[in-house]
Amino acid sequence: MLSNASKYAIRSILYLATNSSEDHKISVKVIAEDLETPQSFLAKLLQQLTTNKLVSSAKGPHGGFYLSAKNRKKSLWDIIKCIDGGEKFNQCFLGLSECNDVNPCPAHAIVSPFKKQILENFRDKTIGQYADESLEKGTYLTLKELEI
Amino acid sequence: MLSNASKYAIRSILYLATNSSEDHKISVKVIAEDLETPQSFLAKLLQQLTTNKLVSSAKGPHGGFYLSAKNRKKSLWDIIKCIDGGEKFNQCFLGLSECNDVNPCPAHAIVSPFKKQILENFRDKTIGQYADESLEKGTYLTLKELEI
DNA sequence: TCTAAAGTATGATTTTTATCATATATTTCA
DNA sequence: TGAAATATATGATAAAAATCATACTTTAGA
Repeated sequence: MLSNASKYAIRSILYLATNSSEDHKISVKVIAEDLETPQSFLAKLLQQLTTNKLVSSAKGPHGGFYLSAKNRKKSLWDIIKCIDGGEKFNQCFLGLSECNDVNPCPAHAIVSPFKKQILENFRDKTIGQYADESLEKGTYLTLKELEI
Repeated sequence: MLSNASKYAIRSILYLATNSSEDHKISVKVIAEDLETPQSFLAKLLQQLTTNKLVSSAKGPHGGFYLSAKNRKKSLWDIIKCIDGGEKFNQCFLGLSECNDVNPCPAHAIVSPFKKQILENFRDKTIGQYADESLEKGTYLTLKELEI
C-alpha cells in the first residue's frame, strides 16, 4: 500500500508528536535507533518533511527535529501526500486509470467504500489527535516497545 | 497495494472467465492487446498461473489460454497468493512485523476491519461468481471498453 | 512430414525504490 | 574563536519490480 518512505515518515512524526517539543528536539540518530529504521534514509525523509512544513528542525548542538503546534495540526494524509503523492487513495485496485463509481472495475464495489473511509479518517484527524488517541489506547510504533 | 503483476493476473483471469472456454482458447498476444498490458510480462505471468492451475493452456495452432470449470472455482485471493504471496492482507499498514489486535499500531484500528472484509470477499467468492456479477453490473477490465 | 502458431523457459535490461556515504553549512558552548 | 554536534545537500550504490528479448518445444493442419 504505502511505500516504506511513507511508513517511516508517519512513524517518525507520530513518534515526534509524543516524544518531542520545541524544548526537546530529537536527532535523526536517536529517532532512527528508537524506530529501528535506516538512519540516512530517514535523514533524507525528515529533510523532505521539514521542507514541507510537516516537521520542524534546528541545527547545531541540542538541535534536532520536533513538532510545533502547527505541525501537530497536519494530518496523516498530508504526510502521505508529501511522500507518496496525492493519488495514493485514488488509484484503482486493478490499475485502471479511469475506474470510478460510474465506470467501475470488478473490484471497485468492494474496495472503494473502504478507501473512502480510510482516506476520510486520515484526512480529518490531526497528527495531534492521532498521538493523543494512541497514548490512550497504548499503540506502538516500533517492535522495541513490545520487548518486556 | 497489489503489484502490477497481480493486477494484470487478476484482469487476465477475469477476462478469460468471460471470453474463453475450452473450445475458444485465447493467445497471449490477443489478451495483451485487449487488456493493454505488456505482452512478454503477461506471458510470464500466465505461465506462472498455468503452473499453479489457476489457468489452463494448450500449445500449438488454435492453442492459447482458457479457464476450465475447475479454474473458475478459484478465488481472487488464490491469484494474489500465487503472485504476491499470502501475506498481502496480513501486513501492518505502518510496516511493523508484529502488529495485531492485541498489539496494534496507531493505524490498526481504522485499517484492520477493512482488510478483513476485503480479504473475506476475495477469498469466498469464486472467479466464476465474480465474472457473472461483473457481466450483470457491467464492469470493465480495460480502458478500451470505455471508448465509444 | 513440413511449417507455422502457439506456449515454455530463461536470462538481460530498465526503471523504481530503498539504502548508503560523503561533504557542507549552522549553531551552541567552552 | 574554535571544536563538536547537529541538520542539509547531493550523489553513489544496491535491491526489487517491471519489462524486453531470444531461443526452444509442442502440435494442428496442409
